[in-house]
Amino acid sequence: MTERQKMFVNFIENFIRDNGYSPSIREIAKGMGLSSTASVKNMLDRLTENGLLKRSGSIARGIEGSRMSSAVPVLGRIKAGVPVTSEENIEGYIRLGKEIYDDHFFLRVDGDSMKDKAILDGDFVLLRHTNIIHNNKIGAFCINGEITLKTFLKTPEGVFLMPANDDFAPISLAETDDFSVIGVLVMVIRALEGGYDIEPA
Amino acid sequence: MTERQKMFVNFIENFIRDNGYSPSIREIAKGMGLSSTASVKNMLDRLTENGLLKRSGSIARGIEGSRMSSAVPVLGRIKAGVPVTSEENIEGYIRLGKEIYDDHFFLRVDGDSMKDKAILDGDFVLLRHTNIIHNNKIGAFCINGEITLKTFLKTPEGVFLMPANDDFAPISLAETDDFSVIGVLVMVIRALEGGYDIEPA
DNA sequence: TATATAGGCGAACAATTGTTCGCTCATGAG
DNA sequence: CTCATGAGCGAACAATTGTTCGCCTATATA
Repeated sequence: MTERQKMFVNFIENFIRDNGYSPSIREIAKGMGLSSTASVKNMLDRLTENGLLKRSGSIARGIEGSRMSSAVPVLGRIKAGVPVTSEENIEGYIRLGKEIYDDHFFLRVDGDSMKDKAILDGDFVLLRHTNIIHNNKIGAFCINGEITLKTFLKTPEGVFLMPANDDFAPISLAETDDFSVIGVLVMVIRALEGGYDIEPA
Repeated sequence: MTERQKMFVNFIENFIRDNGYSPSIREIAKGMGLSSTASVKNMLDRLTENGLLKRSGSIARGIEGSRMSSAVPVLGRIKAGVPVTSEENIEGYIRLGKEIYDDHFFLRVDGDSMKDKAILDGDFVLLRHTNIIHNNKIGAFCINGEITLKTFLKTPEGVFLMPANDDFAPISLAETDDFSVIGVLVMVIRALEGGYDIEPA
């Protein structure tokens, strides 16, 4: 798949996401800065042959996209330095209905530190990317370059990141710590049997 | 919304679900057993005016459906006698990506009997409708007309439905009990903050 | 130097799709 | 009875959309 082909697929998927139906050949031409519909058809044919796109014969606006839902990124090991949601950190995608938007992402839970809040090792947590978190809410935090899922607790004694497991100690936030809120917990998803698979990035 | 209008919307949504793009006016006519495209246009205009359907102007196959994802039913109080997934039991729908199919449904967890398996009161559990369940798997069962989510345990001493909470006792299955497997647990979803809402049936 | 491959142009053409315009029929409210 | 409304028919028409054909330009590779 060449760069140009990626751009085509991207354009088409975005169009479908934004409009709810696929673009016509002329709309693709316009969107990609082409002046001939034939160029677009050529491209679509090649993409279809390689299985990168599905079309339903000669039907108007019959491109199916890979799927009619939005792909929410699953972040893996977060690298210190690079913005959290940048491509380097993306491990894969999970597709959900349209109503999940761009500022959401998944994190796969690593470890049992939140097990008393019924969040287990291997669960997917859906987070909304934000800097604001309210007291006592669960969220993902970056502390000194490491990502952790904890309850945010603010007291007169200071700010703590609370685990939900007696085997773990609360993390007390010091002034010198490099700390940031990554997102608040929106949803917990546990796939037991052939549930959501991650699709490669 | 008249019965006829419901049928139209249904047809269109199913078409979109099955094909990934919306039907043309002539396809709707064929599907609804009409011979004039004008009849369909009339209907669409009325549906659009009432906000029951969204169209993007005069664009080919530009019906947006309510959303490009499949609606998985959420079952409420199950009535003894009627088939479990019949309309009478459906409390609402949750929309997920396309890859969830017709034999899946949600049940909203009522009570804490599975809390040690990290399934809490209010969680949504996605189940696959089946009669076969393996030993030690979690599933939904109908016992004497009541629905319950438990671990299925088969031993030489008999069949038990095991809770995951010390406050609850295992249910021992007697020959005289009216028992059936409703489905196996596929996924657990917990919406914390503006997650999936149920949309009315 | 040939040659394959990706990408592109423009114009004519065919097929699909949406729109419009009368006209009909049945039903329930006033 | 009259009138509004939901539902439908057919045919002509306009607009959109997909297809085809020949030809062009790079670039990389054998």
